[in-house]
Amino acid sequence: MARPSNTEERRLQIVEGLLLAMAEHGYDGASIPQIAEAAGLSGGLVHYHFASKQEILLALIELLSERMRQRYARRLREARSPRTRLYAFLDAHVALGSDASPESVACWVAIGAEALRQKEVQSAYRKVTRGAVLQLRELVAQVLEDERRAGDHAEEIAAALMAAIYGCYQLSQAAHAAPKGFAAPMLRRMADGLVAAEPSTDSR
Amino acid sequence: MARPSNTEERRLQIVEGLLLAMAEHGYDGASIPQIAEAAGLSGGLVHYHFASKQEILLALIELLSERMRQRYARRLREARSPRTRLYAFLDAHVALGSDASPESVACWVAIGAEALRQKEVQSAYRKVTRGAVLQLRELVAQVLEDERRAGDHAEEIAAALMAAIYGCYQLSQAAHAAPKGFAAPMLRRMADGLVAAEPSTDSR
Amino acid sequence: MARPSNTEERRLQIVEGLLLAMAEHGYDGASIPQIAEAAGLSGGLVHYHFASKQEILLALIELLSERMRQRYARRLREARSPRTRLYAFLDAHVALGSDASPESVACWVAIGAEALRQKEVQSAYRKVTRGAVLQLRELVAQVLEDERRAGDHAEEIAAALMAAIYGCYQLSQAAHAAPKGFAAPMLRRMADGLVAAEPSTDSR
Amino acid sequence: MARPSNTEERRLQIVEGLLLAMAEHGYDGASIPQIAEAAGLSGGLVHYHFASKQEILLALIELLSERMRQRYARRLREARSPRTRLYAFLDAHVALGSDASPESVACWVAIGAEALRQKEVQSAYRKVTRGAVLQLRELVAQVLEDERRAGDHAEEIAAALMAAIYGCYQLSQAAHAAPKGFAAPMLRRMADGLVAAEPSTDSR
DNA sequence: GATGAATGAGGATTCATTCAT
DNA sequence: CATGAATGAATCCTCATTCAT
Repeated sequence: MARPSNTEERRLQIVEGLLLAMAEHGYDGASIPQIAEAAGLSGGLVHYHFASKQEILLALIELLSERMRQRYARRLREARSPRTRLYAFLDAHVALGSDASPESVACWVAIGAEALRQKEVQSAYRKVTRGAVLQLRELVAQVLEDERRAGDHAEEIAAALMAAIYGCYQLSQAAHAAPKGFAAPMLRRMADGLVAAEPSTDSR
Repeated sequence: MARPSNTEERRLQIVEGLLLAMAEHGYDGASIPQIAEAAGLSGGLVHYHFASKQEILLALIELLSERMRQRYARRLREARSPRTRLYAFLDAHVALGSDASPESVACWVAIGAEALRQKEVQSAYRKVTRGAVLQLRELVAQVLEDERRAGDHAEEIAAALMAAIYGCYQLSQAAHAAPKGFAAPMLRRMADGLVAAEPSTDSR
Repeated sequence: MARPSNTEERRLQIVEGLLLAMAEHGYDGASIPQIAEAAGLSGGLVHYHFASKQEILLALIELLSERMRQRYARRLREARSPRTRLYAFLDAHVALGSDASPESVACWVAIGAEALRQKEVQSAYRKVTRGAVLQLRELVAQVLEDERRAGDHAEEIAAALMAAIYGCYQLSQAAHAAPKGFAAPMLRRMADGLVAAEPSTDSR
Repeated sequence: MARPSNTEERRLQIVEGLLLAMAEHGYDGASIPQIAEAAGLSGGLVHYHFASKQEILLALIELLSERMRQRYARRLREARSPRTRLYAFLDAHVALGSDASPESVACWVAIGAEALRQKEVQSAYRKVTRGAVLQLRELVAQVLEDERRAGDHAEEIAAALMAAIYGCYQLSQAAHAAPKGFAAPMLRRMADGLVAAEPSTDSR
């Protein structure tokens, strides 16, 4: 008898509306009417499905994080060694290829700035970032183990690579100062270099 | 007879007001009254010295850039080799020591996000970033030359290091996901690793 | 075959939902969703049974008035003299005992304020109030007659007592400035005093 | 050098704007633009001088309370006995004469309803009401003493008279159910009756 | 130079009401 | 009957900017 719910569908529409509006105008600049228009919905409906603008942002962080997971999973399938798995992670995060999304990158930059002011956003941003660093650490640790190197610095190496990834976002989207296609190869080299700097555990 | 102008002094006060307000509330969140209060001035005066809020932001970018230059210059005096000069640059940018300024770092993150939306801001942000990359490239080139290595990738290496620097800002200020004190040593290692990956030009 | 109508039941549920929501948040503050929730129904159903929010309010006025009538009737059964009947009326209106309802009193205060702005509400509020004053006048007249006193002021005395009743609502619910349990005894004394002030009609 | 402040003047204008708008449309119905228009000011200016709508309401409560004090003071000058002083208080509160203000009375009714929902308003309303009851108690006590009657019930009598006053507001403004000019004489009779009911302390 | 009042547009959000299912 | 989505107007409030003093 009751009308079937389409909330999930609408929520996704709205979150993607924010994604588009935010990539162009930033978080504050993305007004509810703009988000609604980008989503193809009326303004009032936005607040029917979300209690506040911040809630949409939090949902967007979830969405971007989930999509990143998928990009990584897709590349992971073809990786056969610890090192190629690490490469898969780096490549997924600077996303060249058909699944690249400059809008998402721009959003992520804006979200980072928003994390400075809204503690709920900071908390979500931190959670995603830490999760990625943890994954990276494991990947780095396996490479180190595979090459019989000391694993003491896996954490710092992971953080450094994560920083480099986020920095590539800044350079490409905010500064437009990135040489074309430099990100993925440079990240691999950085990883290689940081790994190579760890001492071997081979006795003799 | 005429009252001596104090415009420069006032402008600096206002720009520093924005620095403080923006570090706490972001650019949009930093209202003119807040800026004025942080500067110890009345609201109306702000627009006497600056035509618009954006102009204050552009002046702030100048200020931060100038202060960065000074931090670098200070460290450069004690550097005796190409590599230590490179280290000086990296250290200056992740600014440990008495001249560290978390507010400035937070601002720089916010400015990066603002660069996404306002083209004048993007232009200024890009100019500063490119300038830094150019400096870095020169420093890297000298290290490569000093070690008799191929210089073809100096540009990319410089961009990668710049990205890592900006990424450290994100990790420390926005994500609070940076291991304590990891930035400076890791940046040095990255630089070392990237340099070491370049082939030697020694003939045989 | 036709489903038996449950309209009356639903209407009552909704009106009581308004009663609860309004006691807590006032008329404007009581939103349709809140009313529906307090009634245990879905929001859309409210407008199926009532054309507008105002209509619910008018029905609530009816309901409160009807319940007051019942409270009075219950007390009237045990009253054996003109004076005790008058007391029964007063007691019923400041409702001590098991049938007391602070929510209803709070609502009545809110309804009084709403009567200032919506003429339909004013009309209903006035009708109930005048009905009560008329009843009171009759009760007062009978006491006066019973005591062989002039009945010229019965109307004013009734109005004065009605005012005192409404004022007790204000003091107890809005101002929280009523000494505990003062209302009923004081109302009786007021009635006694006003009656005693009327001149005797005993000839000599 | 600085521009002289006219804040006090503007605040009064705005508060009187609320007084007018509220008398006609109630508190919720009195929108900021309406208040501004009634005050002859632009909408934005309202929030320059008051942080919120509630703050205007609290200022209005102050204003009405102060004006009531003045009305009472004016009448007190000509009162020569305890009883006439009590009458002066009652008369001032149902304000016949040139200083009568139906708008203020309507506002007071609306404020009472608002006290149900906003605790700051309740607090202010209660403070004013309790202050008035205290004054009344003192006046009643002096009449009782003057007539050598027991003073034990002064508090309750005061509360009862206060209730009657507030009830008169309801009857006249909200219910339009008050006989013309009944309030002042009836209040006096009530007071007389309540006083007369107190036992004499004359020994014999 | 400096102050603080003034403006008007635009922000997020709430809401009564309507309507498709 | 009942649900819950949808609409669009209205609300309070904030803000960059302008201006009179």
